[in-house]
Amino acid sequence: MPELPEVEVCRQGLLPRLTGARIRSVRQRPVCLRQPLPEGLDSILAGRQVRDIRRRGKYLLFACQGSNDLGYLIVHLGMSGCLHFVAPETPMQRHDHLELRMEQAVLRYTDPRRFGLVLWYPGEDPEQHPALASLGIEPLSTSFTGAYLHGAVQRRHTAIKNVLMDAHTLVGVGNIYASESLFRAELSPRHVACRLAGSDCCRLAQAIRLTLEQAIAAGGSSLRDYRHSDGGCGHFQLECAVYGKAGQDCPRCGGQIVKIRQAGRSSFYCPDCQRE
DNA sequence: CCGACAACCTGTGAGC
DNA sequence: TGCTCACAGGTTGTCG
Repeated sequence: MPELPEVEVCRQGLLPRLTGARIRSVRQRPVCLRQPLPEGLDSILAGRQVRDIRRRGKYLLFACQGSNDLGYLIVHLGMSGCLHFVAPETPMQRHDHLELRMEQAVLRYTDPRRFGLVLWYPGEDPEQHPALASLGIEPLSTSFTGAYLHGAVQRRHTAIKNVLMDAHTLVGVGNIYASESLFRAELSPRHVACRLAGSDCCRLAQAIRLTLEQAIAAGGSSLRDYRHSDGGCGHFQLECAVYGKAGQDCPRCGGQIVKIRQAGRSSFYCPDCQRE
């Protein structure tokens, strides 16, 4: 489901209802996501107060203050994960794996494909967690510039699309926004990364930033099962320029959008105006 | 070190 | 209607 914008929109949707909320109890199912859920989340979390929700790449970090210590519930939504509020007596559904019960709200974690991840980090700095420690730069941070991208791309002999999708280089850009950003920058997804000029990298970095910012402002883009945390299926949806548009006209030059396969994933682009 | 690929799992839509 | 197949927003491990 979610790339950076969807995760960020989810975070913003959760913040007002969760900040300051005290967790009363936790229900979890003995299910294996990418890893098994941490054992005993109820005894870990009950009584803690949600102080804040941060985001690192596609991970959500819930700061949970106990009487003596701070810890972080770390959640990754994988391909199909979703956090949403439910009415208190709603029965657990087939793919509901975790429930945080607060006085004012009940939050569910649902994930049919179970590529998601839930972790507990006991400590002040969740970025020390191995799952986060090797993540690349945040594309919306001020340090993400064309010069940075140009440096990061130097010894990458693979297609630029693959580099954009590599979370050790750059977080948050998945299959949709990689295609969309490259379209905006007028660069082919097949362009060999290390052959990009500095000016290309400046345009691309800017394109990534704008694409992600617009998607966040639009409330994320919705394919199939994406839902906002309030359960609504965004009436705001970002319209993709090329993703999923094979055979249709390029909105910039009128050429035909094609679909190719890169590293096992579909890429969409316009061969007429996206330069190899 | 780097890159390509399979694997993890369920749901959905297309085609027959 | 019902079957089979390909494919879907992510990440990790393995192999060359």
